Amino acid sequence: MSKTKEVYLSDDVRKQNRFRIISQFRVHGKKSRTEISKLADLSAGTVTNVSTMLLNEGIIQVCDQDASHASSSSHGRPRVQLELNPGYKYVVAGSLTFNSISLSLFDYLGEKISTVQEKVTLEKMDGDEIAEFILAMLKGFDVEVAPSIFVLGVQGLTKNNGKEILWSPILSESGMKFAERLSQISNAEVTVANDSAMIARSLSKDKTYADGTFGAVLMSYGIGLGLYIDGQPFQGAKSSASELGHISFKGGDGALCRCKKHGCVEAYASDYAIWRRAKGLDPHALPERPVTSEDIAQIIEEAREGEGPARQAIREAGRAIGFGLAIMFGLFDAFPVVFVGRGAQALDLMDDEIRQALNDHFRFHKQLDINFTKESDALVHVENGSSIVGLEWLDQQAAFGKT
Amino acid sequence: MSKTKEVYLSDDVRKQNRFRIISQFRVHGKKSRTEISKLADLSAGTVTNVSTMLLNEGIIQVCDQDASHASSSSHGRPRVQLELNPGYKYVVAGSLTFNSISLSLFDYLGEKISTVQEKVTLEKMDGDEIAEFILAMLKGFDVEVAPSIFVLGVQGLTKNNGKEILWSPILSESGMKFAERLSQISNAEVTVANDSAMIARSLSKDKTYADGTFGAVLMSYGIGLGLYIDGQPFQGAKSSASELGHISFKGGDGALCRCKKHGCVEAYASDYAIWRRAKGLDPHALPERPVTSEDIAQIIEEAREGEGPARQAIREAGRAIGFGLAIMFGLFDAFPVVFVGRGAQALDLMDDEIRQALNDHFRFHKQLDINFTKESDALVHVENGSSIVGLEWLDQQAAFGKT
DNA sequence: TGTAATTTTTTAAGGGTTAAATTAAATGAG
DNA sequence: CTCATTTAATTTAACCCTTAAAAAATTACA
Repeated sequence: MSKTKEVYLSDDVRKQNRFRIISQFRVHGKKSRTEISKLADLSAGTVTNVSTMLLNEGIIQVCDQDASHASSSSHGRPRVQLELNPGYKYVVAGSLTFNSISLSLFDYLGEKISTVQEKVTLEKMDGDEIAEFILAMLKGFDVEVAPSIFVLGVQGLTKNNGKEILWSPILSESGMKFAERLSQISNAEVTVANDSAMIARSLSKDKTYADGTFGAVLMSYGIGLGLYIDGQPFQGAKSSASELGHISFKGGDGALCRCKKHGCVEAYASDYAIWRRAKGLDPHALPERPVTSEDIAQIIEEAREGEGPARQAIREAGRAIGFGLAIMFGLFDAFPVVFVGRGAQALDLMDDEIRQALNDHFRFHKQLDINFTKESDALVHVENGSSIVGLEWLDQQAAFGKT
Repeated sequence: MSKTKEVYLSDDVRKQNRFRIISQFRVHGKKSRTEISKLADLSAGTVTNVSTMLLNEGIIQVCDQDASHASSSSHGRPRVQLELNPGYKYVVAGSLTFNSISLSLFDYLGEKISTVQEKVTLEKMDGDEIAEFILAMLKGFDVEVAPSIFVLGVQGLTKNNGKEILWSPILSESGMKFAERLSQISNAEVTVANDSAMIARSLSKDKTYADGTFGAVLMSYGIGLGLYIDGQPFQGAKSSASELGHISFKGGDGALCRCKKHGCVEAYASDYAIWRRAKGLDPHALPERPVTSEDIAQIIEEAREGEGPARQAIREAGRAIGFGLAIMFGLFDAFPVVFVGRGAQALDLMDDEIRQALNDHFRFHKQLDINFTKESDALVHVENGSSIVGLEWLDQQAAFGKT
């Protein structure tokens, strides 16, 4: 279409096959040329040729042949196991929340090498400051490497191309531009992605959901939904995730949301909303101080002790979540849901309200299968998902080259 | 992945280039080899080779060179204009509504050749009967040809693969299986698609929307939404279109919808809903007799005369539509909307309510740009869109062959 | 009739793939 | 210890497709 000359040529075929072969290593780990030949459905000769190139380029390496005899049980020339070269390139996968940045370094094999975390309020920083802060954090890693790509999970709407944040509650207007700046000063690719979408991506590698269709609801400072449909991440039109948190639960006169609208699901189900209600604060204002993990843990504890404002707040959160899911289930079919994050700890207390809200919308039950992931440390999932995205990008670069 | 041997070989390159070339003819119509060479960015030699194959296979043909001198103004060997062979294969594009079937025959150039329409109540027929009825209707065409593909627009949820109807208000459970049967007895491909999605596809070829992002809201016996995002049809997870009509507008105790749920947008905005309310009938029951175009025309006329039940019914429809759009605008960004179908005739009467409902959800205005298409004959758009789908399929078959 | 201008076809070179043949490396029997 | 056997990896030869360049075809015009 554009000026770039698209070549449907042997060159493309080679690139495709490079990608096929790299992908097999990505999925299966250590494999011999012969095995790759079968897995990738390519001739042995092609695998030899491509492998030689990949070895020369440092993309793959020959494994230590320690237990090589064990694997090939029978006669004949033993297979030479090859694998992705862990040091080929590095990914920094991170999570940006309203009051902290966490970064982890992953090697090309997808192993986490090091982690750093800093408390910082992003809303007060502009794009340049955030970019420089992130770059400085790299010094905290155990090893000193230049990552090829940053993949950063943030709350809010991000463009599908991973290059733009359309809206985020944790960033100021000027802060949203940090990606481009970070890319310049780090000389690396920088991608931003919705945090819930990254959680879903992480969970999709889990055996439990591997075949599947499921949603990951992140209940923390905001409410997010990452969707997987038939094993594929579901991409909204523009945004990377479906904005469950900003579906309108109550009309325009409902509780105030961080997004400045009123009545959003988030204004009833996020941790600040739960805290606000449990403490009897004005629903038309945002809490003056940040709500901490401890605050939420305390509310949940109170709620478990019996009826009262804490329990009521969590009930209301359940109704909001249930309403939001009902809307989603109306647009899609019903899907199993994994709850992640601080608020998810109270799932048992919300379960009835969620189901009741669904029933209010669907006179006839839809099949529901709500799973609960105790993993409150959503951060690990965000980073895992982000690392997966980063590795996919590296694989494509390795196969198809720049541009 | 599967058993089928995927060949990343010269064979594929040739197929890709066949498709490139066919696509250029599809878009640009009559063109010489030289022109195609430039348009498709392929060498003259390749175009010659592929053209020779396509000519032999009857996919393209040499044009009458009547005005050939006119086109090539200067010296030299004149260009030989080629074009898609209209008689290569045929598409039957159709629309199935609750009380009629309409079919149109399109040639490979996309020209409509003939149309037939029959009154029939599909809900009372099983799959075999519907399939045989459709096949029999082909005899009504001016010419006798065996179509290679049927593309049929229906209300309801269809699978993205076009092979299954998940739910449709106009068909009985057994009737939903007609596609497979029709495919057998006609020996042709059969695809089912959501009617609103087909309307959007048809409109997407319109200059006004060609660049774009827009939604087509079909207001007739049901309420459908076909979405185009950045020039691409937006596919929901499973269904071909976003089910605007079955978003829950009122809780579980609202008006009865054909889908057996209560409170759906459709239960307030479809023609049977408007009629029901205008006539003061029980909102918890479906009207006993089908609502006709004349009924709706009459209600609209009454509504225009001033306040009263008719006007109120249309107002309520506007609120329901506005609510549904608000939900959609929350998940996507706001998009311009084209209203099509019988109900769309009353758009001016609903305009205020639609905008009011949107404002109730969005305290801060989102940019709205609602267009109104007077084209009440949604049927033509459904068929146009369907023919486009059919031609795309034929092109792919022609380029890549069976399987 | 001959020459120039353009389009289309043919040809030769270059790349990638595969199947088959060859080489490499290890096992184990005699 | 030698050598046949077995399996892995590499090399070879044939094939297909593309492109650039050369050749052929076809028409206009002098």
